[in-house]
Parts: sequence; structure tokens; C-alpha cells
Amino acid sequence: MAKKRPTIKDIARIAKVSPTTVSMALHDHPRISTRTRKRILRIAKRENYQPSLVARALVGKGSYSIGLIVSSLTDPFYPELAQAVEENSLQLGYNMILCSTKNDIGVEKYCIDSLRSRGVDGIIISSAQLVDPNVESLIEGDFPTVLVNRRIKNEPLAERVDYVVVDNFLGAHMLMEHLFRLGHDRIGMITGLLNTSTGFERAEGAKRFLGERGLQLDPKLLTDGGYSRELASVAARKLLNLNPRPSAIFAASDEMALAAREAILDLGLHIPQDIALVGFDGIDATGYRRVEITTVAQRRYEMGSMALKILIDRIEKRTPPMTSQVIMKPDMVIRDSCGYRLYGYKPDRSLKAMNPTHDTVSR
Amino acid sequence: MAKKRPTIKDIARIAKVSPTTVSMALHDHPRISTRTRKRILRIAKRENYQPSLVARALVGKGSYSIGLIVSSLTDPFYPELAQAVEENSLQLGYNMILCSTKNDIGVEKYCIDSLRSRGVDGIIISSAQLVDPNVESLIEGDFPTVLVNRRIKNEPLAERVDYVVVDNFLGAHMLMEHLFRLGHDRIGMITGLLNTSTGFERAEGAKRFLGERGLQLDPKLLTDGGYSRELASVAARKLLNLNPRPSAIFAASDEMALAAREAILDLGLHIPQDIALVGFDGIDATGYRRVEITTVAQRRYEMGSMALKILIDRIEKRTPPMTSQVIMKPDMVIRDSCGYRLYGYKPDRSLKAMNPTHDTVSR
DNA sequence: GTGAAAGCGCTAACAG
DNA sequence: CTGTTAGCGCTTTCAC
Repeated sequence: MAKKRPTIKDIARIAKVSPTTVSMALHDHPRISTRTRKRILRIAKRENYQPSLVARALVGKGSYSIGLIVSSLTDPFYPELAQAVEENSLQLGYNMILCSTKNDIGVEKYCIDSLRSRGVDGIIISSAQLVDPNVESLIEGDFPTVLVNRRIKNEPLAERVDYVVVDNFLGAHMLMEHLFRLGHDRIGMITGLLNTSTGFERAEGAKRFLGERGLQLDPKLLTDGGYSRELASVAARKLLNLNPRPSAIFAASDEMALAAREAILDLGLHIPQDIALVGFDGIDATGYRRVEITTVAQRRYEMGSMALKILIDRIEKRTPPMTSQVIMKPDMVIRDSCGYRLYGYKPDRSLKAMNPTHDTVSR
Repeated sequence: MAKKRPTIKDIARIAKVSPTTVSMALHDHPRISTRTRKRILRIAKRENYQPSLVARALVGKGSYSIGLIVSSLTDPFYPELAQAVEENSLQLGYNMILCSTKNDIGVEKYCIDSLRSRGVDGIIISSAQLVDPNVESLIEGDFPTVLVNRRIKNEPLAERVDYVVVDNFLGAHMLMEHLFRLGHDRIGMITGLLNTSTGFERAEGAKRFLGERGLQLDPKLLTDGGYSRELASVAARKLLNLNPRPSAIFAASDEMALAAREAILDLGLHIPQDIALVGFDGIDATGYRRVEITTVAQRRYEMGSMALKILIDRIEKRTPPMTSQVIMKPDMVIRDSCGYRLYGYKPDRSLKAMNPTHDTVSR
């Protein structure tokens, strides 16, 4: 039954001073003489005193805690992001409360409410939907919020919120161009959640690429993977049963690409000889030998660190409504799943250069 | 600047009752007439009132939050565990504060201190070391604590703490027996952290297996992988350069097995023809086609759920010092990395049966 | 049935 | 330099 820990009063009593003095000593307040401060610090340490952060939070200075909302740690995209947020939080004296929504907007609301009741100083959300009432009311209430990975669409709110995302249009474009230059015209697509910016933008990016070349996307080649392993698996099978079969599959996430890979291999088909495959995200597994899936990588740890930094700045420096929106450039990583190393690009397919790393827009 | 949310006083004022009444109405206290309760509830909802959990925590009823301490989410063993703890916590009205220690006992101390200052009602620790002063003082202070994955050794404290772990001795034994029956005598071992129960017990289990058969473990065949990808990689290379080369490698975790796999493949060797490989944990990647590593699987989600359940019971039912220690049986999953499907067991190597699922010891 | 008052642990005026 | 007082938002006796 948890022996209770000493309070500031206990220390005060032992040190024969007032709680105020103890409080100030603990905060290095100049008013307190060095001698008594030292004495108090010594006693506090001896008694194993730890100030109650809940009392501190109540009195109103902030709770030194933040919330992180993800879809699910089970999705390999998130752990590294969460790790980054956690490590950096701790570093700065904050704790991180983690919530997962499983992409359910109702759960998301519940999480946000809990977090706010808990008095967190800010929230990082990586599970936002394109139109997300929960996020909207956070912004409207001027509550310190940073979106990461997925952003919202609704103007004018979308302009007022900080975010760190990857350039999904560009990523999709790079991947499609890669496939196109390898000679693929009939590309099956397994989409992510289309009500999220990542899902929507990746699909849109792919379509635009085709559009620019006057190609149409056969609706049959568009299947819904919903960022789930299971859905992606059935989507892949659907694509593979098409006649004629697509010569390549573009999965909007590596998790789904991995599922597609199993489906392909199950049919006894070879990658890339029989069919090419690309993913999106750059999770570790795509790089394992004999897996070797071409993808577009996101620097997830960095994204988490940046999001946290932005949030803490917002909280501590009370920076004015100066929005910082970061759009990172994804890194193309070409592996064996499309046949580039085997065949190279077709000479008759033109190229367009892609470039730098990431850019920040502040205004 | 975060518009501030209504307090119980605001609601009281609007409803023209006292804060007491509001509080009781919110808690369905029988004293309050149904009519006024309804009215208050309605107003509370309209004003979007959410009780401050920090105030509630301060007043002493418990904070409805718990802490989860892991080594790092970056290690694929943990995300699922964390997800389980989080989901089930939320379900029960708790929030989860996540901390990662990177296996540093100092960081662990810092995490525990923060958590306690935050008034968490209990802590689940998956990163304990065999002798872990931080865990010890938690137990001594009778603070609700559940160990998961790794347990402590020090008697008598080790007897008094709740835990959920897998039978690492058995797991190692199963794996060794599998290799042995396939004809392997010269088995290289990449160990985990030997100052943790998992690392120690897996190594020990392997040694015992050998010992029972009158075989010695050549010290050269013992290398330290420290549960890190990088260390495991150099350990694997060391083993592979041995002359004669071991005919099999036993990695104490799947992460390390994956690293070993890369090293093996880098040398142009074939698995299992040139060398067999086994891991431990049952992470997803081991099951991908063309990866197919034989391993011993832990039900990580279930372990997380159980640990949480035990913790909450301890917190809410204030169950007396009735320790519940769960040792789960690992599940052997035979894949292609040892050649069983290719060659089968050698007839001259005897078998011993293994069995059920998990058992609970309560006393 | 309802309200007033005290207090959880801490901080921040305001006095001395 | 140090102590007294009040109050953060809520719950809980104890009166009415």
C-alpha cells in the first residue's frame, strides 16, 4: 500500500523553515541564502523528497507533460516516431503520455479529452484525418498542437497549424517515375486510408503523374489497402487476378507492400521478373536481404524530434501564432523489387530531376 | 494561449448550485435529486466541462494513470507490448505514460522518479535488470509494480513481485534441441544482455542443454550481441570467421538473428545449407517469405494485457501481497533456417517432449 | 436534499 | 533573508 512520500511540509518541518523557503530553495530562488539552500537541499535529498508534479501542475505553471497520439504502435511507421518524441521530451524535462486511436475519430476525441483533463501542455498528433473535427477544435482553442505525418485540409484552419510531414506527392511521383522509366504502364495501386493526407496525397500524386503523361488510371487498378495488412493482402490478390495482370504494384505503405509481396510470392510469381513492387516509408524490413523492396524513405526519428521541438517552443517561448510547417523531401531508395539493377531504365522514357532535402515555411 | 476550460465552479455558478452539488452529481451520488443531477449534467455537457484529473489526483484518490517502462520502442519486441498496455489502460479509464531507458539504469531511475512525482498509480517495467536497485526500492516501498519480459533475481524481493515472463530456459532448450537433432554440434551463440533475465536465462538454457549431453560449449562460440543490431552484427562475423566455422548460430533475439542473417548472406553463405540460424521472440519479420527464420515466439500482446490486468487489480482491488507470477510457454515455430524441411531430424538423435501453454503461480 | 469549509502539495504575492 | 496567506480544482466531512 505504497508508503507515502514526504511532502514539502515534511521537509520544512525537518529543516525548521517554512514550506515557502523550501520551495524557493528548490527553485534556486536568489532570495534564499546559500547556506540554508544547501541545508535544505541536503535534507530533501536525504529524505528522498520529490516534489509532486501534480500539485505543481495544479497551481498552474504547466504540467511538463505532453501527449502523443498515434494510430497504433503496431504499425511499423510509428515506433521510431514515438521513440523520438519520448527521448526528446525526457531530455527537456517532459513526460509523454501515449494514446493510440486505431484511426477511429471517436477514440481520438476520447484521447484528446483525457489528455486535456490531465493538463498536458501540448499535443502531437500523427493520426489526423483530412477533415478532423478534433484537431480543428484544438486549433480553434489555440491549444499547442503539432501535426506530424498527417495533416488536415480544411481552410483556413489548415494554415494555422504547425506540422511536419513528408512530401507525399513528390514521393509518389518519384516512385511512379521510377516504374514508368522501367517500362511499366499498367501499374496496380494499393492505396492507404484516403481520408488521411498521406493516403490521399500518395494516390493523387500517382494519378497526377499518369495524367501528365496523358495516361489514364484504369479504375480496376485502384484497390483499397487502408494501411492494413489484411486489406492490403486481399487488394493485392485482386490485382494479381486481373487479366491482363498489372506489371507493377505501387503500395502506399511498406507494410502493405510487404503484404503484397507475400501474395505475389504465394502465387509463385517472381519479383521483379514477373511483377515489380514499390512501397512507401522506408521501414527496416524493406531493406532486409532477399526482401529488398524499392521505396521512398521518411526520416521518422527526425520528424518526431522536429515535431517535439516545435511543440516545446510553442509552449515555452509562447511563440506567437507563427506557424512552422515543415515538408520534408523523401529519399528514394532503389532496391531489387523493380528490376532497375537487372535491366536499367528504358532509353525511350524521359527523366525529370528530383532534388534536395526538406524545406521550412514560416510565416 | 489556450483558452481555459470551465471549472467545477463555473458549472456550479451557471447551475446556481454549489460546487459540492456539481461534484456529487457528476459522481452519481444518491444524495442528489435526479432532477438536479440531470440539469447539471446537461449544463456540464453544454459548457464542455471536463473535470481536471490533476485536481482529482491531488485530492488523493489516485491519478488513473500508469507508467510503462521499456528499453526502446526501436526494438521490435516492445511496440506490441506497449500497444497492449495502452489499449487496455484506456479501456479501463487509465492513461499510460511511456518511458524508455535504453537499458541505462540511471535513466531508469530518472523515469521512475518522474513517474512517481506524477502520481502514477502503478508502473509496469519491461526493462528490469537482474539486480536492479530501482525495482528493488519500488517493491520495498510496496508500490504497485509489475515486471514483464524481464524479471529480477535478488531474493527475497524477487519472490514478492508480480511478473509476466516467458520461460526462457525452455525456449532456449527447445531451440537447442531442434538444432541438435538436426545434427548440429558446433553451435555459435550470440547472447543478449547477460545482466538481464532474458539474456542470462537464454544463454544458461542453451548451456544446460549442452551440459546434459556431456557437451562443452567452446568459449569461442560464445559472443556478445547485447540485444543490439550492431553488436550482433560483429558477433556474427566473429563466429563466421572461426575455423572450423560453427554449423549453426543461436541468436538470443530475432533482431540479432536478423543481423546475423545479413552477415551470413554477405559472405555468400546459404541458410540453412551452409549454416543454420535460430532466433528468439517471434517478431513479424522472421516470418516473411525468403527470411523464414526458425524461432520461439512470445505472445507479446497477451503479455502486455496480463501485466496490465495484474497491475490494475493490484491498484484497485488493493489485493493483498498475493503475488501472481506468470511464466508463459514459448511457441516453437519451425521455418526454413535450419533445414528441418529439407533434411528432417537425424534418426540417431533422441527426443524429449515439450508441452502446454502457460501456468500461473499464486501464493 | 443541499451548502460551507477544510485540505490535497505546491507556488506566489505580500508582509515583516 | 524568511514566514503568512491565499488559492489552483476538486472531494469530502459535517452542518443545515
